[in-house]
Amino acid sequence: MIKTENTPIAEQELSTEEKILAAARSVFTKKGMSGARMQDIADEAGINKALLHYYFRSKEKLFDRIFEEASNKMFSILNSIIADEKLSVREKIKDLIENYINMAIANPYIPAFVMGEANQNPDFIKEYLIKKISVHKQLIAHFQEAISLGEIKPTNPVQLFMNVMSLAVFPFIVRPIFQAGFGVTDEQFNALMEQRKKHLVEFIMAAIKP
Amino acid sequence: MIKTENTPIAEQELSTEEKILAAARSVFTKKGMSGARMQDIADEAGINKALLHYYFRSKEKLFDRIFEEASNKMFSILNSIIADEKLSVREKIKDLIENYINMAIANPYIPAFVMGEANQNPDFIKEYLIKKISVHKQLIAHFQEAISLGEIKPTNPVQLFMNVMSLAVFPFIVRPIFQAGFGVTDEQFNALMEQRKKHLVEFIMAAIKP
DNA sequence: TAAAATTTTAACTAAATAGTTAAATTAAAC
DNA sequence: GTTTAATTTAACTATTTAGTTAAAATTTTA
Repeated sequence: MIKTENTPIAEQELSTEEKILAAARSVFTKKGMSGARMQDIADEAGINKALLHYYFRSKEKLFDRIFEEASNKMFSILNSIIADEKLSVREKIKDLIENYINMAIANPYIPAFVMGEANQNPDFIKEYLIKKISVHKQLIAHFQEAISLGEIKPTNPVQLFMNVMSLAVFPFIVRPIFQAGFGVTDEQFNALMEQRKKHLVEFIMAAIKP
Repeated sequence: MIKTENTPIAEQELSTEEKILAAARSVFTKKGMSGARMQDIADEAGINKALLHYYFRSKEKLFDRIFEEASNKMFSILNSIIADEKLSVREKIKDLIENYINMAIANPYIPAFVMGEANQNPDFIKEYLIKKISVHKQLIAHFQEAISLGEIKPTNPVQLFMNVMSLAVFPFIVRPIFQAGFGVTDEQFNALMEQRKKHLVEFIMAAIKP
């Protein structure tokens, strides 16, 4: 019998450390730092609070580990894409869209988690995120270059970058409101996001055509 | 001397109840329900905790008041636009963009606040938000109609609706990351958002042209 | 000015939660 | 089978935070 993602963390064949990390991932990404409870993490991992503190000294240490991991998933997506000199601007946009949507389908809570913590604790994020975002500047520079060459319509490249990110990421932030408001199931939402990859590429290509 | 928005709440000529509400607005929208402290609200209002509880019995009651107000600002924007039978689809999109961006410039913390609470407490939002969103279905229906009439390119109208919302709202959610990562001041950010109103209308119109 | 309403003071209580401890139990390794 | 490591138990402590109380001080109103 294959272990699915719905198998409770406590019952999975994982080391205790892995069970704790999986539980912490689940609780922190759903509830945030201030909303998460160490007892809830222990319960979800199927262990007790004493052992939880034996493995990870404090809530803060455990949170840091999870946030670091989540922000990497959020911001390291572009590293390989942007570095690739062979890709055209249009190919980069396509790859960005597909990679972000795939990541968010696989990790549904990460976008809202990272954005939420960044908003509730703006000073804290500076240490974590500033370095990881420098790569994105290269993408904006590439946009500028393509505009100068007449490959895409004259536009503020920062606005274009914001557009691509918005279109890919926002649905996963508004997701609970959207699903509740329109009565959409998880399966329907994921199907919409699968369809969205192609839809967005067409939408953006039409918008930037010179 | 004119009172600016930078005048501390505690020093403004407001009734005590108004001072409390202004302080609660400030603290809750920045820190969220679980991150907010009643003591911080009292401090920001320039009063003490006893008086705070004298006016609003509990944190929950005060939060409900602020969240209700914030979600109204977030979701009642479209009511007048969508009801207006005289507006074309393109005019509605333009109005939606302008109204959302204006609201978010005037209330910078509201989008991330409402989205954050919805994500951290999905059950809670159902009571609040489901009714307010029904209007949005009419807009999607209008999109569908315009597609059938060939006025705009064949598209999934739900995707188009998601696109318009994403483009207008997401920048205000990613704002702290964007400003920290790219070294953008508040003034520069607001200028970019002012420019964005026109930019987005052009971007979307190009994307949906049949 | 006297009475009434508002606000402060400061010391409380109650509850929730992070984190600790030491002994007992169980599982793994040798 | 004995030793060692991992885990549980359960009762702790310390801290934070929501919420209360009663009396005193202040401000407003009549």
